[in-house]
Amino acid sequence: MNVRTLCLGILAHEDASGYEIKKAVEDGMFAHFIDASYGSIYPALTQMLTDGHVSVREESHPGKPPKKVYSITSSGRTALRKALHVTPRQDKFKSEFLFQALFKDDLTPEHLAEVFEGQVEYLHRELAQIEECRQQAEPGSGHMFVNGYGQAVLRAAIEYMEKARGELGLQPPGPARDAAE
Amino acid sequence: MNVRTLCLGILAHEDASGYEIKKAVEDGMFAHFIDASYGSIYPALTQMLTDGHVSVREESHPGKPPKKVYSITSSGRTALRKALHVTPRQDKFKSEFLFQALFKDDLTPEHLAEVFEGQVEYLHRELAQIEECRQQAEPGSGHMFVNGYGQAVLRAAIEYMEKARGELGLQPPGPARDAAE
DNA sequence: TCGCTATATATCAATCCGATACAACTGCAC
DNA sequence: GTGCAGTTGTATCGGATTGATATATAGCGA
Repeated sequence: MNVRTLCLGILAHEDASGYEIKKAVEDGMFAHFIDASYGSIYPALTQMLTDGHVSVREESHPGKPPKKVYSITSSGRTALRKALHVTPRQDKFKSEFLFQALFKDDLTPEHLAEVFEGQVEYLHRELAQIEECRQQAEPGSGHMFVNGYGQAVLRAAIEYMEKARGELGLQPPGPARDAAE
Repeated sequence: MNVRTLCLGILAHEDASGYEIKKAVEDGMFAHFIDASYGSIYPALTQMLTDGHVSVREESHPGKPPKKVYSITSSGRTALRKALHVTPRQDKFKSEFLFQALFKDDLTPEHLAEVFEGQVEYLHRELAQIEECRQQAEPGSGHMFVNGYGQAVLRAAIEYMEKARGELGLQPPGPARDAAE
């Protein structure tokens, strides 16, 4: 699945600019399981404009830079439906934290503690974000299902991390983090 | 973190050929949280040979193609240690299944059922593989911690899928899959 | 003997990331 | 009243990476 299909999927939900698409995969309703950079979003939109899968209009809101708002066309909806009816690829999960954790005995204790607590904080941030997104998902929708999936996985990860902290010889961080003294 | 660092990490564990490195990230002890293709592994090894981070020897086992077995050098270990002492990037999770699930109401019921059961099978396969890997991990090692993390997350995903099946209007598949008749 | 799988190295176009540049505006501290 | 950090927004580019493919040897079943 390429970035063009991803953009079509977001535009099928609502009109958006390139910037808003980026935000949707970063923070919004489409976050946590897909990703795309500006370097792929903008060319994808340009190409799909040529292909007739999307249309543009320029909007100027006072006090903000003008933006190009893209809409999906009926041709785009057809292309999306077609792209959705294939066998999905395997999930792909990449974690530099887990890679570093493999070598925990080679890391300085300070670095290990830092990345460990950083991961815990990151997981909590993600979970908070996903819980927030849940409120704007309609009951019984695909968004609701995907949101629940993300929550289940993140909660399990947090639970495991909390349980593993002691086994790794780490202290739960105090509010003023003075364990080193 | 680039593919060079990834290769160094695997070679720090044991000597390997390019093919074996690929297998390690696909099926072996390094699977489930990192990935790399031949198209990045072979160039990485060649470059690190130039840089002096690895050395090669050619091994010919009868009945098999000859292979180039790479070993990490002390220079390579230094480079690895340095690369490990940085703030890890955020985890990255990509799931085409979840993307398709967003549009579940636009999918044919057959396709939805197929991708759903495909995902359940995939998760079970992954879990079985990870449980198998656990046996060759030493107690208290980084591998053990990472293995447990993977298990926790996969079990949560499976549990969620089983629970959600009914809510999506899907039947649990029989052993001979004759629901369509 | 044909096809399939496994082992093994290698390349390459297409794709995508990450960083950066640019621009216009807001708000805030000083 | 001005510096400046932050937000919204479009866009590009070098370099890293993927996914597919080519090549070769060998075992194994039909």
